[in-house]
Amino acid sequence: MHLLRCSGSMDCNCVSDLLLTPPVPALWTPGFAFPDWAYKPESSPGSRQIQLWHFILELLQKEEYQGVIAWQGDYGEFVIKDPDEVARLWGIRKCKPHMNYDKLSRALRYYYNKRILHKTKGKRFTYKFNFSKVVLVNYPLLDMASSPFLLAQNHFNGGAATTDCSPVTPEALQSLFPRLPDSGRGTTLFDRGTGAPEGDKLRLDTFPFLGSGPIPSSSPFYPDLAPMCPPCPNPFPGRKVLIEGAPCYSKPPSMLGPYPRNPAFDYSWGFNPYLPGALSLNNCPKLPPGSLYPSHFYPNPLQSSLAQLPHPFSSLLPPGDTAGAERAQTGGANGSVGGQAPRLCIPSYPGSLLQGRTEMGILGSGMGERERGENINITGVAGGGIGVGLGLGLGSLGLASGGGVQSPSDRRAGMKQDPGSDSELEITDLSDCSSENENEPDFHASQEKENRMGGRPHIPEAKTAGLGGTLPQLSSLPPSISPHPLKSLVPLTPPPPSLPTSLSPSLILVERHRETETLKLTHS
DNA sequence: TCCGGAATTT
DNA sequence: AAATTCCGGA
Repeated sequence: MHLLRCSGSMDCNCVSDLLLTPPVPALWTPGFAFPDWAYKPESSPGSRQIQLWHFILELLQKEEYQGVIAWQGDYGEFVIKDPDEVARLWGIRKCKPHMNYDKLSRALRYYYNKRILHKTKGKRFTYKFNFSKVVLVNYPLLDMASSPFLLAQNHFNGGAATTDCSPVTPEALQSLFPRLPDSGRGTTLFDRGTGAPEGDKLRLDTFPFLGSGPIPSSSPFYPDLAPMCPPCPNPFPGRKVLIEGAPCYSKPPSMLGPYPRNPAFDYSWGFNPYLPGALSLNNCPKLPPGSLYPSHFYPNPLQSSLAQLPHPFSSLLPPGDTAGAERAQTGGANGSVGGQAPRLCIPSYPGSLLQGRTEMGILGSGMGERERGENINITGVAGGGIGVGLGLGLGSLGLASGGGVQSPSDRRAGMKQDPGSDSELEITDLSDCSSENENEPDFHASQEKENRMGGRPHIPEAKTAGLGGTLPQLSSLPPSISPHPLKSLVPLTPPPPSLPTSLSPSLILVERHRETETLKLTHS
């Protein structure tokens, strides 16, 4: 069991961090944590601290926080329904008891220049991620260079990123996820019948807000740097880590990925071309006993989408791997079936509990409206099977930060305390909180308070109850949120290690080129 | 409520 | 570097 500290301070051992902070090394922690690059370099003073935008995505990804923050409106647009709560959670995560929305929002504002976020003017507490670039991550690369769809374009290299921060368009997403719900637009890459999307670029080499330029050879994006997911201990012996009753839910692609998987074959999108089941309707992988995720946690629209495609991916399954495929459909996703040692990977990172690493991220910025209509652009991925690892392991913040959500209205109705007080911060176990927390005697009290109040679940299991208990009442929540177009995208089972990496789900790709890919596989 | 400068911290 | 903290201004 990892005894982790607040991501921000070595002196802080807030239990809230337990499982929230990825153990060192941060990256490629079994199944979920963000890749290293998502954290600061080891040499950096604040290495491995979660970044706010990660955190935000994390919350957005979790249904139990719908009452606090949720996708709403345009693609990438989200509303902080309960600023104080979000700030509180952020404060917990960072062991910053005095965090408040004012401060948090300041941090968010810094993202404007980085083009990670921008403010939706006129809408209170509404921001928008600049999902204008789609980044495929953790996909064992297919031969991008030979893919007509992966036209090399280096939009960002050179630092001349456009100032246009228009968010990704539904069309762009559609180009990646044909037939995904798109708020009714209904157009898809395929619908357009052009094969190659004319819209957004797909880039693997740029993460505008992380700096531009080609992926360095040392980049964690490279699969060879992605360690296999070793068996990981259950930090909560005796505690069930299962979200029963949790509806299938997921968020924008970049932030998904439910469960522990082999980093090299992380199909958090729920789209594993190697698995026939991935292409079948109603294919909701059943999880084995002990699985972290109930089968109903995985319905995947994308699967359905793909299922509708004449994609011969299933035929790509190597002989003898039908077991693997079967595994995927019978609940062997975590390896408890099919000969693999069971893996109970507790996220070393918050999101990991529920979410595995993300293979794909829709990130980036700078693509202006005018840029739509361009080819999908995936560059910087040559070099044979590069697992572009933008693994945004978003996930179970609830595990440590308290899971459940108190209704925003509740908080605003008087539960909220003096912003300057940390008493509102709740931490499972603050006994070790030092540093700033030493001066925060209210932490314990706060925790107790939370507990008395039914508090926030600290582990997913609490979510179930939370749905009817600690979670905000629907009535207290803002108007219904339109389902995120990428909602429900969830990972499937990792493909058999024997599979060639040259044929990646990257997929998404292009039906038009499936044959080419098939050929590649055959050759490989 | 939002913005962004400035100083400071991690 | 990425916040955190503080704050004056719009």
